[in-house]
Amino acid sequence: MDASKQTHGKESASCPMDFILRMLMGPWTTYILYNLKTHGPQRFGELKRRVAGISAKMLTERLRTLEGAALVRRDYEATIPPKVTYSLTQRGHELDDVLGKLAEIGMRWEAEDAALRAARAAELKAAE
Amino acid sequence: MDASKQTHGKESASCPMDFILRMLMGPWTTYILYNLKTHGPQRFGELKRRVAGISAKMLTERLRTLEGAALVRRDYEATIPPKVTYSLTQRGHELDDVLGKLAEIGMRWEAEDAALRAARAAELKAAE
DNA sequence: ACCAGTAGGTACCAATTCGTAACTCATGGA
DNA sequence: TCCATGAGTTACGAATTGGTACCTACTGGT
Repeated sequence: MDASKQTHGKESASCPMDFILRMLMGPWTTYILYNLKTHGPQRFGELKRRVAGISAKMLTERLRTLEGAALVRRDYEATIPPKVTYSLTQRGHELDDVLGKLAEIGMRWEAEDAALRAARAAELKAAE
Repeated sequence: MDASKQTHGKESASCPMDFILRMLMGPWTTYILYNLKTHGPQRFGELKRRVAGISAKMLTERLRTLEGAALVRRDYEATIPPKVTYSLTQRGHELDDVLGKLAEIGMRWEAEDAALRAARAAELKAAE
């Protein structure tokens, strides 16, 4: 998703959440941000290895988008071979809290659902 | 996006944020949640009128997904014509804080960007 | 001479997505 | 009798997406 078409085709312009969510929502995006947050600044290859399964194409595209949104900084060192290091910007870090909270809620729900499933399974076994 | 394929094709399973983000990220989703939050429980047609531009198909699909994730409750009254009312569940309301924070950050960034653009424009004018 | 690694870019290709338009069922109104 | 309403469903089709494979340039290792 290219940051230039947040308004899904038609009107309904400018829900400010929309911009952020469309940024976070892209595939792999949260993994990338999470990795940059927990493992610090990283080079392209490192990141690619850590976000298992992502293709170079996707990783580049996501990083460019994040850079365009000023969530990630790209430091290019023109050595041979070149080193490109990516890190979170201040803006990127502003999402830490929210992402943390989302992760917390997500984990809580997951646990609740698991407990519910376990309870239902036990109920079934008792009924039989 | 149908809630059954969060793991984008391959491994990289289980970032708990992922589930939530994939839920929120769907097109229109935040508009729907926002409307249900601010205008209270609503019927299908009402919601459709308010989320301007959405098609019936999309609205149904999003609502079904949200219902499946237990974020929205669907109350069907089999009158003629039928009345179907949608409302946020407790889980749906658990997102209020986070969405509020996202909206706040989004608006702040928007304002900052606008200020920056204004500053740059002024600079250009001064330089000429 | 050949291969590997770095940080990508490009072309192609299949699958998915989302919109549009038409259809449903049952009733009440002009 | 024909139309509109409410809450969808279905079929079709064009556009987007994301993966794969292959290309770059440069150098260090064997």
